[in-house]
Amino acid sequence: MVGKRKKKTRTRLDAHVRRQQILGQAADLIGRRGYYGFSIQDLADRCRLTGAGLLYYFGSKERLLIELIEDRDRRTAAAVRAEIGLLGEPNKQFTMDSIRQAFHATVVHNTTQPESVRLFSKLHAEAMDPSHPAHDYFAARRARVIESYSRLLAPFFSQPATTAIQLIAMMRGLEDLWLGSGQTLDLVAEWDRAAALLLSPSAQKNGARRAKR
Amino acid sequence: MVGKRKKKTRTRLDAHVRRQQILGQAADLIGRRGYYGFSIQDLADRCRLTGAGLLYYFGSKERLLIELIEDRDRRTAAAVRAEIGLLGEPNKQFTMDSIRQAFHATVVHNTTQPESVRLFSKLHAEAMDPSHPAHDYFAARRARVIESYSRLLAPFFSQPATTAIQLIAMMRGLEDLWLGSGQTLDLVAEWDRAAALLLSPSAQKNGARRAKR
Amino acid sequence: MVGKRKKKTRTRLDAHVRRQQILGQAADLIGRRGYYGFSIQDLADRCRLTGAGLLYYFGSKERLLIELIEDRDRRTAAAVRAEIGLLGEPNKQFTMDSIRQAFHATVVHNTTQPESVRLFSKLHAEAMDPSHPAHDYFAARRARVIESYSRLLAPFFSQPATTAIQLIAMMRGLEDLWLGSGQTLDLVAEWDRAAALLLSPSAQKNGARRAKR
Amino acid sequence: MVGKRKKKTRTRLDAHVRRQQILGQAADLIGRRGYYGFSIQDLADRCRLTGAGLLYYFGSKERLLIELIEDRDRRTAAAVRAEIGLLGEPNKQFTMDSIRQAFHATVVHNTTQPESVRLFSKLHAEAMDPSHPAHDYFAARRARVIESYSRLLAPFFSQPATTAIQLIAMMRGLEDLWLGSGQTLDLVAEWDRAAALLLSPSAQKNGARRAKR
DNA sequence: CATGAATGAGAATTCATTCAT
DNA sequence: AATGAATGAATTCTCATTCAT
Repeated sequence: MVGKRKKKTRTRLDAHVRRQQILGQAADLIGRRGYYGFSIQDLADRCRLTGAGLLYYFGSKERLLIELIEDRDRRTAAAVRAEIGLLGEPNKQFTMDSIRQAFHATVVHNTTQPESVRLFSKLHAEAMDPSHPAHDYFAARRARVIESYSRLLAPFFSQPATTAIQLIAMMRGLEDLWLGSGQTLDLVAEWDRAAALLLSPSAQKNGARRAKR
Repeated sequence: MVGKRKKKTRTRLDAHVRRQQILGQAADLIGRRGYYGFSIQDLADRCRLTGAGLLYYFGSKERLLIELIEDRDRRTAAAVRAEIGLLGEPNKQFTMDSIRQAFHATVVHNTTQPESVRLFSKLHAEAMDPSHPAHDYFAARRARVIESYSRLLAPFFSQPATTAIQLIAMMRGLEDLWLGSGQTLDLVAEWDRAAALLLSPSAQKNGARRAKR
Repeated sequence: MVGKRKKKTRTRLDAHVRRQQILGQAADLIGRRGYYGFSIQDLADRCRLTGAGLLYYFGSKERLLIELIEDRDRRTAAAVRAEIGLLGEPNKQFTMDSIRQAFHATVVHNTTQPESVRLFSKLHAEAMDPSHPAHDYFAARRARVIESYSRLLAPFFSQPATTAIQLIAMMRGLEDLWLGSGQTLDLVAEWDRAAALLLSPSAQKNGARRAKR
Repeated sequence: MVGKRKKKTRTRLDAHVRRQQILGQAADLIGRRGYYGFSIQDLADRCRLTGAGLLYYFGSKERLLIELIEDRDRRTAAAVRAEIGLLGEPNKQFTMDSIRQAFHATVVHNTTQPESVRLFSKLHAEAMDPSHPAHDYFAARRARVIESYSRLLAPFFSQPATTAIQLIAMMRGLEDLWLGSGQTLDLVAEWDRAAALLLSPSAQKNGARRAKR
């Protein structure tokens, strides 16, 4: 028994720390390989524990995925709320400017989290299939976002749903190109230019022609 | 497996027909489950032959994927070229109108091929990872498309690359929403509205305001 | 790579032969260790193939069990029918003597198949639990046997169900003792003595006292 | 496992009470699923403690089994001795009547303890295999019971071992049918009828003909 | 052209058990 | 007295692939 000097050191971590470590690595790994493409082993290795040890925390691969998504969702929501304190809040009155700013802030924030963007992009594509464990989640999410964007834009656009769809499509599309470019593409700049067109006066309600913006 | 005797009929198909049958089913299956998510077995079952029989044609799962992509590419290129006989051809002079028409035609065509759209969408996402067998292909394709769109738009836009990126992002994004909606969304209509904004005079070269469109 | 000279010889057997080999070994192994106590590996090793190779034939552990039971049932039924050509056949008229002979023959036959007896004894006990895959099978079997014995004995006994139950209980009980003794116990002799009492005139219908038999 | 927080309440029981609780649940669980079929986890869940907590008391799965059997044995012996104060005691003189009563009492007692009957029936079957941890115990027990019954019956029967075997076989067989019927079968009645035959004058020593019973 | 038998590698998951706390 | 974190070995089963027929 020579040559392979494995670590006998049975590292024992605080439960919360471990969970966060695992979820962090999972986000990265699943973001790269997808749910079908990664294995419990791969993930466990990254966390320096055994597959069984990992399963001790999450019970099953599927539950891990669900907990990961919930965790990310919570984080993202918190981050966005913190940064702009608005987008999606039911009561507040928005102006076109605050809307622009809100989207801008979202994109800026995403820029700092390529791994999260990758995760959602990958899962979103995988989860198109009804047999995927996150299918329902993403379907609901999609509907929810379209609806909330539409409501947000309703005061300013004659076809708010269409504008909502355009913004969502553009954001998703640009993020994918950004990821594909190895984050080389200037996502924020591209977004701002695109948003300027999609939210331009010519797209807004008939009255938009007289009173600019 | 033994035990379930169903078809004794060892159907013997013409080689070319078989290949096309397999590639057709593969496009659908991989479009749904992705490369990592589908199995040779699944595919073989759909084609009513054994896994070994299937591998006789393609040698390996990876080679199957590559041949599938090449096949689809050839088809798509042919289809687009047939329909409009232009987009991407190096010499021809385009007008803004013919550009609009070309994109419109592309989208219309895609509308008739949801399964092809699904396939590329899924593979594109999966292939973001460098270890995916189609990674290089998709990276190159992305670059090629951006470049060719840029060249196409160069005469009319001051930032042709940006407009190219916007069009690509929007098309991909809308297609995903369309797929996610169960093809309920009116893809062509949404595209036309979006394209109108992205290709609007205000986006075009400075002179665009005086000279029409 | 010294020391372990495994067999590379990939033995290829005729499907039917293999199935019978596997079922034979399975009967023995499950008869010893029970369904929960044996592993696909164990069984595969005995048959000199891999676990995957074995599963190729039966698909799952549970299906293997079911096929095993069905196979054994078919065999036993055939054997019994061949040897006595009666017990259970609906039409035939039985005399007390032919009944005695039939049971005697059954026991004699079982004597030659300790491994089958062991199998059914073990499975019968395991399958008492509703969650066992053979639960329903054994419940039905028990009911069926009691019923058919009762019908058989009805002409001669005032409480045919009770006599049926006694015979079944005695046979099962003696078989267990026989197995427990390492087949040392003279099962046939013990059965004959026991049957003489259980089927004695004093147990038979009131008229039994005058007309002996 | 982490993730499902239910009971924070770390119940701390008196050691003896805990042991008895565990043994009680173990009897039931093993009676249903067998030694191979149950898991420490299952059992621990029933007792509302962790697997580790359970092993603190019994050290290993095997030791748990052994302690369970010993415990049951002690209890059963005590119960039987209490109820009839005899069967198995070396000195006392029995009459045919007291023997009949003793067996009757045993069966009646068992009727009140289906879970105990189930346990022994299941373990007895499982333990036929020499590799089972309770193999030796059950082999010895079987021998012991046969021997003690034989001694008991010797004064009255010309083949006491055969009668002992018949009684044992019948009791085991009827108990199994009783368990299999969901305790629907009237075990006591069936036993009394069967015993009447097995212990009838015609089975007894030659002298039995003149002096009945 | 295609199958049937078989494999080796790896998948997720379960299990008994250990050990520091 | 009991837990929580972790493990190593085993389990069933799936998968891509091979190869003789």
